[in-house]
Amino acid sequence: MIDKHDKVLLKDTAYDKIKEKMIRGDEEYTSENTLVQELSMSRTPIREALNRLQYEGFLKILPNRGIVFTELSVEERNELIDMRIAIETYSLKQAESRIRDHHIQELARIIGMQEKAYRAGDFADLVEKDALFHHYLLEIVGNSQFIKMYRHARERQFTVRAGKWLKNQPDILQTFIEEHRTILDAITRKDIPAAIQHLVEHLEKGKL
Amino acid sequence: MIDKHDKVLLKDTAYDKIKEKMIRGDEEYTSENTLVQELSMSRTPIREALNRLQYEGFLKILPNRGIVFTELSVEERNELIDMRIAIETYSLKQAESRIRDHHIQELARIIGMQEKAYRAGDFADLVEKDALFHHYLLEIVGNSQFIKMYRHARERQFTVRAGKWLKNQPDILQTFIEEHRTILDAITRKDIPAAIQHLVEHLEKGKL
DNA sequence: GTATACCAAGTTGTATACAGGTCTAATATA
DNA sequence: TATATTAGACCTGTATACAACTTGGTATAC
Repeated sequence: MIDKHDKVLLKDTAYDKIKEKMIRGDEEYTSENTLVQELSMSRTPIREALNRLQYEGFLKILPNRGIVFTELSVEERNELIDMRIAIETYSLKQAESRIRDHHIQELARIIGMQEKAYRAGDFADLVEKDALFHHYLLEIVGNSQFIKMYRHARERQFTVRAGKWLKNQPDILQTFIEEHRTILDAITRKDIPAAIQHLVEHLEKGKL
Repeated sequence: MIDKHDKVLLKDTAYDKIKEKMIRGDEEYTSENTLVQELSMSRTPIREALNRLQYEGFLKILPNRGIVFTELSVEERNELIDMRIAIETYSLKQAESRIRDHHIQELARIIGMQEKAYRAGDFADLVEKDALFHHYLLEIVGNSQFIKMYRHARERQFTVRAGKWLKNQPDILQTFIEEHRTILDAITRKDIPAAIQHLVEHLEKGKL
């Protein structure tokens, strides 16, 4: 029920396509005309997508010179992780008085899906279910600002060179599952401070 | 050193002008063509500004129907305050080991400027210096993601109906100054947990 | 050989043209 | 009179035209 008209706008498809291009990471520069040919649409929706991506920090528009995709620096990566720590721990603290059994059951179910994906060796699915765990932690309170920021941080964190980083240490994925279980255990014991502490340690591991 | 060319783009002036229009709050709806006449520029830069403002949550573009400025709801307002609590308290916690005397002196100086603005009855200046205090607290660590988010939350919080709200209870501004001093006192005593507690209580007062 | 001037290609910034959806109100029709 | 229809004004989505700026190479002057 976002809007009665679900007509897909070209600027949104352009946004997705350009982002995909960035994730593939073949190129470092591009231009509007290049994208016009690649996406088979006019400059207008492409410009609108580029503007949005610039504000979100994914690229820089150099006036009269071109477009450069901005690499995720170590500093930005660590800052985004601190952002996640700030909002995820605070949301969990706020959630303390609202946690009910069905929340715990849902979190357990998500961890179960993670394990299933791990056993199946489905890398992409595992990453997605990992995100789901953190997302659901935020859903307990449901602060939409937190959720929006989380989505952004996560996307930026994983859009660029995420694949490489994770694939270099595949075992870390199993560790993540164990850590989620540790967090959930603390929540189940109603020991929120411990859960927060585990959550911080868990997220800190993503830093470089 | 943002960019060697500081040529102001029309889309940026459009962005500022439209925001000013929102702050004045005379109208609730508008259209691209209306803005074309009011701002004396073509639709292109106006559309780019509108797109940005939409992503930032200031307005909604209804396809083929028009543009509606989105009022700041009580829920969104409270969510933004929780966002500020999350990042400001976490940043202060991180700052604990880095706080030096010159930081404390600078914070005292800012409070001094607040008092001066209060005595002078300069409303706008007082609001600006209030923002400066919180901004500087974030600057100690300097997480640019935090700062960007703080700016957004603050702007959204104060863009719509801020004037009304504050002017209805003018004494609260003096209270704010006292609370800043309380926070700074705790920091000076190196009692960061207390400072955080005071900060939370201070920000919570903004909720409705 | 070196430095300068200039030109051509490519880029984004800006303006405008056209297409198609939405709403309103006048009008035709029962 | 009530209802359906239709025409027109207005809106944004999309495409394109034009202007101004950057850059790199080439020709020219010295």
